[in-house]
Amino acid sequence: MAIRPAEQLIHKAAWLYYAHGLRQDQVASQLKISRASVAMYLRKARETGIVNISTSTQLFTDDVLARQLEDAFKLDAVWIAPENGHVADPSTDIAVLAASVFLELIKKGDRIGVAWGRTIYTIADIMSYADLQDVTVVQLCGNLGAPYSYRPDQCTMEIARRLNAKGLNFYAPLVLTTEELARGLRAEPVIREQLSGISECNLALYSVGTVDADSHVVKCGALTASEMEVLRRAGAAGVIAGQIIDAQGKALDCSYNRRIISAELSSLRKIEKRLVVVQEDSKFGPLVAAIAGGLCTHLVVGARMARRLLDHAGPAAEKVA
Amino acid sequence: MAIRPAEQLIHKAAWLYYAHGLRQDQVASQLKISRASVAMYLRKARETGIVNISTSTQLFTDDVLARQLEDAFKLDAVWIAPENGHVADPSTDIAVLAASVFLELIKKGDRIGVAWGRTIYTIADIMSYADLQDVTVVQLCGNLGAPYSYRPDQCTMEIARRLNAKGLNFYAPLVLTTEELARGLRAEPVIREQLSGISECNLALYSVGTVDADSHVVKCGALTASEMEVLRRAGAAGVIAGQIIDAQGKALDCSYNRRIISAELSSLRKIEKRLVVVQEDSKFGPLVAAIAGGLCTHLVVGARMARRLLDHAGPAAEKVA
DNA sequence: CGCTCGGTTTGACTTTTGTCGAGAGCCATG
DNA sequence: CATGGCTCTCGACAAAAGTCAAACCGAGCG
Repeated sequence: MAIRPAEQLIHKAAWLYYAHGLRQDQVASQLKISRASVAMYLRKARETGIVNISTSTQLFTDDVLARQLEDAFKLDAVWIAPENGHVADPSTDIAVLAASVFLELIKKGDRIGVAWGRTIYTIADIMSYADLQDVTVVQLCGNLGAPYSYRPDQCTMEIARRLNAKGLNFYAPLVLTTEELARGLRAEPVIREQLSGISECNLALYSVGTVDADSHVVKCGALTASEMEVLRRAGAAGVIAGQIIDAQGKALDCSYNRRIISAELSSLRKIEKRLVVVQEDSKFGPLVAAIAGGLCTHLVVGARMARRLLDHAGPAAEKVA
Repeated sequence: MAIRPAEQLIHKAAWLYYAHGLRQDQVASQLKISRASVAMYLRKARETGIVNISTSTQLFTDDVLARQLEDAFKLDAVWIAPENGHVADPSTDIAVLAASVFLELIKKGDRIGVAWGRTIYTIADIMSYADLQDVTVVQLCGNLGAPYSYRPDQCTMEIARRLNAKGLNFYAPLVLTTEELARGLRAEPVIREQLSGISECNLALYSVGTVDADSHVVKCGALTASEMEVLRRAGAAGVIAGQIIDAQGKALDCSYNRRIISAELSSLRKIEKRLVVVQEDSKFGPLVAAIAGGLCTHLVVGARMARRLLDHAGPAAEKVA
């Protein structure tokens, strides 16, 4: 694409149209180009984040349910996507909301940690573009040759691209065959640096994974279904950034966890804002575990899940609200 | 206006339209209302700041001139509005830019100090609405029964209204007849509190005033033209928040300055971001004084003024850039 | 030198959006 | 209980924005 003149024009067109409130034909005559070109420039401006259109997510926190959840689980903020069933795809709703919330939480100069999963990739995919300065997106865990499109590095890169931010990938596999190898790799300067940099993030985005045969880690071949079954018996309750956690949200003491290259849970907890997004109802257990482990400060869920969480918190908590 | 149901609907319509990218007719059928209503809701959503459309002001800082000014005067950021003369009203251009810059500088939870003047009021007037939470707008100086519409309290209130923020007005006149009275009033708890609260702002917005017969303080009757003339001979170089400053940007030692209720210059300097906006070419002298006094960290000016400032900084400064 | 190729620009057309006046519903009031 | 304002809503029309195929333009290449 033409480098400079086009950029200039896009900026000017966007400026006249959105800031000054001129009509497209007025912009066209001012810039001495056709209106059709103006329309095209404006689309580009929106696509590249030169103009930002954001809608307040206030509505979704105003919900009584959201407040109750914040109280019951001591969370900083909760957003609840309504599931009236009137929207074509209810899970998209959650992702759209999550994308807005995510964008709203980002500030200039932020360092953002991103995990992976279908949910995260969906968010990345529908997220609008922005032109943040000085933002860095770091990958929270090693890579996995997933059979799907949502590999960890892709999640990171796509989000970085949308934000016009710098993307820092992890050039290591998520899981290795031996504990020794994992230890050795973690000690590598490049890897060590990235791992220690994670706690310097001020915003993290992740979902949780289930610990059954349908789990992503199983589907991607990091574990076999039977290995997972064993872990589940041993107390596995969920997956966060490729790591198995127990019902208390602590890393499960198992060989698998020692063989992975991923953010330490303690590093994650040091991140100021930990945004957890959950779409599927089946992730109830894992989510509860993550919350118990203090891995979540900001939460985006559907209404059904929200009610279930509140029920789980017990009648005592409900009385408070 | 209807209180709750309408708000809800506006929010939902805005959400479906802007976040989900549905068309108006789709939104209409989803919400079971006519498309015309949807269009109306969307307008309201934009007007009330439920949706935010902002365009990056990057373009205006990218300017070489802007960089040179930043270097020459050690400013944090400079925005320069082009004055190609192709726009109907060039001074509006500066105000539109200033409004965008101002909005861009505001963060949630901020405390914002606002002075007064035609420039400030113009900005307030064209500024788009926003739905910031937890923002407080405080008036930087006492009131003045101006013959114009832009009284200090109006500037503050209008900006607060646009931001959906809390407005803190100064219930005191800007200038009193005797120094004793001014001293007494400043000692009043209400006033004292407000004055001391000013240094807690993290963003200030003001312009500078001239010190001739056309000065606002003269027009508003705070000083007579001849008194002003005397002050000018005594070294008055400009007006900031109703206060007379000399060429070094220090408060001029004069009776007038002792008779006013306004932010101390030292308090202003404590504010992290001091956004100064200058429209008129005649304000060159006052602006130079304000910059000299460290009263400006962020600057929005027209191209002509920018060049003049750079010339003033001297060839030495130009070589640096 | 003429060709193709990638891209931008344009005019003409279609779709989407904005607006306005008319009508419907709703309260408070006489 | 009718009346008069009031706001909210809708349908129809006008205006604006989006889209697309064709034209254009310049660069690189045979």
